[in-house]
Amino acid sequence: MRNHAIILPMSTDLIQRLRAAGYKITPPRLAVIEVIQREGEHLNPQEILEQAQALHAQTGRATVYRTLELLTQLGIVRPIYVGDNGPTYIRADGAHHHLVCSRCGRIVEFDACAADSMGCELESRFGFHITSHLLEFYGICPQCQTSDASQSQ
Amino acid sequence: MRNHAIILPMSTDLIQRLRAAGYKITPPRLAVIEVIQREGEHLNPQEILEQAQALHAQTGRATVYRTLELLTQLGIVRPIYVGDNGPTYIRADGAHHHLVCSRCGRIVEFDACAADSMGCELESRFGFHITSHLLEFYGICPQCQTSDASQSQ
DNA sequence: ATCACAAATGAGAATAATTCTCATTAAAGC
DNA sequence: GCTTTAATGAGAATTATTCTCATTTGTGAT
Ligand SMILES: [Mn+2]
Ligand SMILES: [Mn+2]
Ligand SMILES: [Zn+2]
Ligand SMILES: [Zn+2]
Repeated sequence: MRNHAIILPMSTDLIQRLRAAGYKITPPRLAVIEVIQREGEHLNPQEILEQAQALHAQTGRATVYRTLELLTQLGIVRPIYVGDNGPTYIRADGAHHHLVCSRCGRIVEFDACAADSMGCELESRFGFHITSHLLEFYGICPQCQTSDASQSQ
Repeated sequence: MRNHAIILPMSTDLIQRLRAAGYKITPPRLAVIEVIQREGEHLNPQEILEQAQALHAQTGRATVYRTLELLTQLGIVRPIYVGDNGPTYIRADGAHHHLVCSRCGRIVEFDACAADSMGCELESRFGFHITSHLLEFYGICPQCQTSDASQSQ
């Protein structure tokens, strides 16, 4: 049983953060981190499991859930919910912005965000150290506005 | 079988919206709407079922899920996720703002929000008709900053 | 390099959450 | 009141998540 060396230029600083917090650096954890670093967007636990297994075949489902919980606690990832499809995970650095149509579920992503400046004010007001945010606007998309407005879907 | 008249001063305009969209006004729907109107915050499907049954005893679980889906489509309610506790539902008018601690999960609610003004710009930029938003900041709360920062929980 | 030990893991069982099925009921329009 | 058809409730079925526990494996100390 020599093997299982994932040959990854893995983001060293995340490893440091894990180690600093007293957690062991294990192949499944490296795999999950790598998957989320790489893809970064909207992967659910099942998809993360599958992609992690591509890197470390023995990875188990429970471990993926445990790792996601851990990484969430450490503020490295964050669950994000689009539609009613259960949680997906994204990197918890930076910001994430959605325009969500209540009627059809279409999602538009956008970048610029006034919330960035709000962060500072909130830090002093509430004493939080803010590391990321999520801003979602809900409404009706252009396509749904033209189609008969009283009929859902 | 005469009965089951829920004696509610139920918000007439929501009834209109349901009817206008071609849906029937039924006791379970009235009950669910009433529950969410009344409480407004952070109720999960189970809690909504229980409170709805207090208004209309026969209300079934599946109907609650179906009604929440419908009301979400109509933009009347919206799922909101705090921590890993699964969805809860709030009214989808107005805005909702959270400060969330990545470490302990504490949530601080706040009001003032620069996002309100962003809405207008986004409406013209993307053609969305925006009805509500959710803005969540993630970070570390004051309590967790003082306690040993490297240890989770 | 070997060792000791607690932390971490994986398999599968157990549980919880959500959706589906289908026979029955009851709103809405006439 | 009658008809039509959407909506409902009970429970089964399915999915998602968590738990259990025997085994493995990082890690820090020899
Ligand atoms: Mn996105
Ligand atoms: Mn809230
Ligand atoms: Zn739409
Ligand atoms: Zn905290």
